[in-house]
Amino acid sequence: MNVRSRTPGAPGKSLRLHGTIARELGIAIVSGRYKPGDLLVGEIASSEKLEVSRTAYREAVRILAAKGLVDARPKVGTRINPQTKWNLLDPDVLDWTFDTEPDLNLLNSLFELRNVVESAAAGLAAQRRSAAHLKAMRAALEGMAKHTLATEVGRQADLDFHATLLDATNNPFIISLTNGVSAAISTTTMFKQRKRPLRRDPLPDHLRVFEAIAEKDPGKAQQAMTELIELARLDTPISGSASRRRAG
Amino acid sequence: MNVRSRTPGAPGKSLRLHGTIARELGIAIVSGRYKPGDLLVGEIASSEKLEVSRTAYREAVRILAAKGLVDARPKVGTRINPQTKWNLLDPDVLDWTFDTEPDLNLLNSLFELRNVVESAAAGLAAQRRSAAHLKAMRAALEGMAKHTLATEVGRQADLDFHATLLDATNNPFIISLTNGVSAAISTTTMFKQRKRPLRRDPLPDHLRVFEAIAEKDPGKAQQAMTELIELARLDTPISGSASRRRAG
DNA sequence: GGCTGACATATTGTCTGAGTTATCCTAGGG
DNA sequence: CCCTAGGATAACTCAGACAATATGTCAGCC
Repeated sequence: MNVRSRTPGAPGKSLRLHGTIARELGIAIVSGRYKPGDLLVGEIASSEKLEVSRTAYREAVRILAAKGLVDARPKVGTRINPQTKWNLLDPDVLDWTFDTEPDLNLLNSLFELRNVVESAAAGLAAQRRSAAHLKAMRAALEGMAKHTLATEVGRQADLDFHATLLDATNNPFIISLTNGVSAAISTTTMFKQRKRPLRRDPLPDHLRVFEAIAEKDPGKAQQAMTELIELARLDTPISGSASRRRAG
Repeated sequence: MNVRSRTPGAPGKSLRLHGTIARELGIAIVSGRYKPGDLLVGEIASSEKLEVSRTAYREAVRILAAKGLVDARPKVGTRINPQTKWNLLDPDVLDWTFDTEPDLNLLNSLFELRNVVESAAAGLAAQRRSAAHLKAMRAALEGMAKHTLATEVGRQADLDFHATLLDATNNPFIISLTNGVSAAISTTTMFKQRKRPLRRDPLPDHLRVFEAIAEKDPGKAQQAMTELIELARLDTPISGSASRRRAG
């Protein structure tokens, strides 16, 4: 059970040991293997089991605590927090959440939030965008058209389009919020690409959004973005009428 | 410069040493004393300056990194990230941001986001709320009426109302998002109470939202929430037509 | 002259083992 | 029955050493 031998889940960014452990534990928590209210076994035992030093293990726990997943206190131990305390929109937590086959309801909830935020963002962007924003968005769209979402550069252009749109809102909170979400979306985009090569061309949806923003028509921009996201949602393999969880 | 002698900023929750340091550094970052791109001085020097062990200092940096404020890498050092990478909606970051006199534009941006999210949430809640939700919201409103926002219990009732409303959306992301925001709101609520005793009675606004949700009228609920938030925004002392920052 | 690869170097990362402190629980006193 | 004092247990903090990792430099080669 040497953690060092495992393949790091998120490629590209070379995680250090504490990051790897945080990821492992984080996935265990968000996937439900550890349940809210449960106590993790003590530092000494855990670090020995993972064959790492207490230092590395502690820093991993510190990361999880910073993201609201756990709460560590002397004498009582490290407890898994209720889900309401988790920073679900933290990019890492989001990544961990959708690392495994994502929960159906959760995916729909994410699209729902994305619709709320990005549609409003499109409206604001239509009012506040600069010429530079417009130029950047146009370039992104050309990149999408040229490379398609089947390629890495194409997907990057898609992300650029959304990032620029959010930047145009000039609202730091909206920007902060959605750059995590878009990462998760790109994950699920790759996920849906895996099944079938995606017949529908996503470009027209984006173009409609772009044009509305160019015309400074907030209502139209918002409407176009809502349609874009709804279509994206329908493109995910498992978009069927998921049975909603009933509240307690 | 012994950090232990300082009064911890957030009362109630007993922070440990690393938490205290993280808070100090975090405030220094979000307030702009350290600027994006800057390098923090090395661990050894910093820990000595603060008269704490390297362990404690490192765990503090780990927390900041987990919230996206900094990025630490061997040989290069610990660098302040650009604001776009900060998890601005993290409860702690939000707390640190509004610890000092908050920036005007930022406060308006927060209200803007709150309007986007909570209005949509009200609409969703109108469709999905259970009888239990309705009951809890009614109780919260009674608490507000009885104790007013001048008292701690009254403010707690206000928070309960919003929390229950969000819970009724049944969307974990929306719930997660706004429990951080509500903390910031309560801060600014206290802030605005400080200046003048708040002449306007906030209860009617809340009642309109409640009734729309009770009637399962999404459009009306959304509209009522928009009005509630706009009125709250106007109640803050510094709500004047803040000059918007122009995008680069 | 510009490119390639090895190496020195600075900084964070990891390890170990000890001592400290906060919190819960139990027992004793009021 | 409530309140207070002590003990046990977990995380917390400390100190000092060594390892890993990027970065930049400099020699050698084309």
